[in-house]
Amino acid sequence: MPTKKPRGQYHHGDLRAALLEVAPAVIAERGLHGLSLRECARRLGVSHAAPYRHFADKETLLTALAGEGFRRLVRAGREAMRGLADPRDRLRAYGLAYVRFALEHPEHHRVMFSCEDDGRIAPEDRAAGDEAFELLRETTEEATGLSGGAEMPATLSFWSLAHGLSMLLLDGRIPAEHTATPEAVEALAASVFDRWRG
Amino acid sequence: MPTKKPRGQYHHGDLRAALLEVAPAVIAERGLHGLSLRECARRLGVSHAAPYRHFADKETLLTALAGEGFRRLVRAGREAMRGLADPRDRLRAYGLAYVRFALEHPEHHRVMFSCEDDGRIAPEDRAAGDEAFELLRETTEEATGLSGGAEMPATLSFWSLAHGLSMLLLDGRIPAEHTATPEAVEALAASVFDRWRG
DNA sequence: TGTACATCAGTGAACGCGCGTTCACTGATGTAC
DNA sequence: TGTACATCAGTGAACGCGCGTTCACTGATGTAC
Repeated sequence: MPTKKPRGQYHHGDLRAALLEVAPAVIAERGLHGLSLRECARRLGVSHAAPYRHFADKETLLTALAGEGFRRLVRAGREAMRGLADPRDRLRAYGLAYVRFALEHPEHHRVMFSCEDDGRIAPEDRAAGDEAFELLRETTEEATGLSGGAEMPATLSFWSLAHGLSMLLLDGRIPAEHTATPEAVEALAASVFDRWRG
Repeated sequence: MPTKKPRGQYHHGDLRAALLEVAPAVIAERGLHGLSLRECARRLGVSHAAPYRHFADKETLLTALAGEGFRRLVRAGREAMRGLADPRDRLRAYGLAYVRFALEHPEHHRVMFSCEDDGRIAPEDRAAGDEAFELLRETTEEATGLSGGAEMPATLSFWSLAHGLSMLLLDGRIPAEHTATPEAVEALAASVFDRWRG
């Protein structure tokens, strides 16, 4: 929950973090187009110029949001894979975590895959994206026994599967019977990944 | 090429079609957010109010654009499958056509999968989307021998694969070595689909 | 412990912009007789 | 073939809006001595 600036207090405390928290809520309500720094400021009870103390411009907030998303995705992926010995189980677990992440953080997911990569991304955010891919590549390498570049098509294939399912779910393209309950979604995801072989 | 209104002529001729032609060009340059009816009108040499003779509002233009995209996708899919006897070859050909369509018409693809389905879509455009899905479902049915609903997970799995690869390509997420030439992309797509089994 | 001063974070007015949409209008087109 | 009239497509001015961004400012905070 984004903290509003306490009344009568001049400084917010941690406006930067609050902006990163409130932005997804705005996106959820108004869509990615509908996100504006002014609206974020409004919701935090702060003047519309205040965000510029923490982000150079709107684009910078978006790339920071994407970076945050990738960090969370990696964390969720590692968490899901922990304790699994068979690399095939690990890969599958990553896939399921990927889809779950998209459903639980649709706004982050949208931003992660829509912001232009025009070199203005902060190094630590760039690194977060790279790490998410590297984790997938590594796991695919172990799961398939391929290496030295030969694992790439398999990696991209598995990624396509997880990414496509996530997108179709978020866009509401999957027939209702498979999205009615979290269990139904989970079952669909499992059966989708079962049709993949390294 | 969108026809500009001939100088000195009052009526455009077919402004509706011209708008559907010029809109993707605007999206290509300015992104989906950057599309505006005013800019389309400007490029067609027409007053900014003229588009309202043909589309109730901006949203209506977008859904019409999506419908047009689905019609083209279906046409490309059927074309690609024509003459192939083995349903597995047909399915694969549809997948390749799907990816090719996304790369050749990135703006249509973006609009097709981003416009809100809030009941305001014209029946013929709705039908176009349904037909694209039905064609995929049918082909998967034949390719897998599953039916009566049992083919759905397979259908959605294959769709996820094609859709995910398309999206990742459009978003520039695929490492450069696989996107350098059309042949490289085609090879990647083939190897991605090879990892799918019904 | 107290004070001077630099730095930082937020303010509010202002600029300029392009947009979606409406409206009363006018010029062009087509159709009935 | 000609004419009257309805309909259609495009015009241009106008309204109201929210936005991104800048700027000179002021209040709060922290640090050196």
